Amino acid sequence: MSGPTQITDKRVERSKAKVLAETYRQLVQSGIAGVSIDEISRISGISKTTIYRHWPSRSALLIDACSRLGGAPVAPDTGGLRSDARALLSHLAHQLRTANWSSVYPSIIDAAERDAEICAMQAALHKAFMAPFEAVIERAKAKGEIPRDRVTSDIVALLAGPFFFRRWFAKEEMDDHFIDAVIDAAIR
Amino acid sequence: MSGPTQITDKRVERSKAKVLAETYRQLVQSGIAGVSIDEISRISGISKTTIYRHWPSRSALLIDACSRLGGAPVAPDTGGLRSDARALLSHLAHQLRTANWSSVYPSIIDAAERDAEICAMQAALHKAFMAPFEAVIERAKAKGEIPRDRVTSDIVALLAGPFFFRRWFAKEEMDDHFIDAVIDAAIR
DNA sequence: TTCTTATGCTACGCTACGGTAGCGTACTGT
DNA sequence: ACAGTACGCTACCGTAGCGTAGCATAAGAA
Repeated sequence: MSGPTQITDKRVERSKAKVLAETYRQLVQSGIAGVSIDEISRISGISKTTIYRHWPSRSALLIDACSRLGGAPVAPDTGGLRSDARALLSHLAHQLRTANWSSVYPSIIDAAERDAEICAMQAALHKAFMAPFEAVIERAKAKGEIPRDRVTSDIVALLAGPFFFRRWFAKEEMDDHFIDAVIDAAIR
Repeated sequence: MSGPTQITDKRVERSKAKVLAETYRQLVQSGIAGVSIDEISRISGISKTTIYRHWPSRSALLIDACSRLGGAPVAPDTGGLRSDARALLSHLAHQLRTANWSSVYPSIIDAAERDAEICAMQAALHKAFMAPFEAVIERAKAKGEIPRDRVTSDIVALLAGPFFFRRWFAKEEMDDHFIDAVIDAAIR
């Protein structure tokens, strides 16, 4: 639409970057509730007044920072549905174990329960996150590896659901055996 | 161990009950982070000093209140694994849509990420919650409806995971068609 | 160089919260 | 009836947080 919204002034870029970096740090360490403007200012070295010059409120900063959590999604193409799924789930399990966002996400989910803006942000985040899953499944449908009448979002839930469940609710391991069990169940 | 810890004084019982009731209300409405001792006192009519006479800290009150969230679990026994599973999942879907705890749970999950005591409480809550699932699966194994070498906790994750996923992450419907799809996948 | 603009600084105001102390009163169990 | 005790009330303390105002200064753009 509007392109890169030309920011010419280096000072603005530097300030924003520093603030976002420190916001991200606090987000990962303490969740949404633990993010404090005063502390961002203190640690990043950017004055609080400057922060409020770039974001109208704490909420706006939080939403901006959270929106940048998702990395560029990649849909594997290994030649077959099962191996694609294994790649997806193996990557998901690894992310859930190690990635920074996996400790932030529950606080986003919680906040989304009561805040419309955060809810919208979470929806966008989730969509981007699940895109590779949908891509792989659609491709398999096109190739006839899955019957067309199976609902894509059902399969996504069958594949990803058990992992989210284990990471945050059951708190159990997600090893190769589990990955195979999930694939066997979801793709029969 | 110690039995019902005999509380004779009606005043204590009344105060505690009122405080817990209001704590529960705030918990459901605003999550863990939204619970305030001042407001509990204000609305319940129980003095703040009295609250601190019964609970040493805000955390203790929160953990006490959260521990009471789970209702008495019931494992269905309809005669067959598939219909048992359908009963479990149908009940789960309904709970996730309507029960009060379903709006609180994300905040517990979030807090558990950073607080050891809340983490332990969540573990107990989760265990009680999943007990009926395990019971049904174990019974099916005993009856030979499922091969014994299938891991029980894997099946629990396959059954319940997709529902948790839909309720809080994907935010999609959980209708009868979905229930059947999950059962078909988890119990083959 | 000169003009513009972003920034830093200090000092606020306001609200909310957790937790405590002291004292008088009302209730409950015996 | 009486003694013990749970209770309410008021007034605190200290901390933390969001958000703003005014003014001087430094850095970038032309």
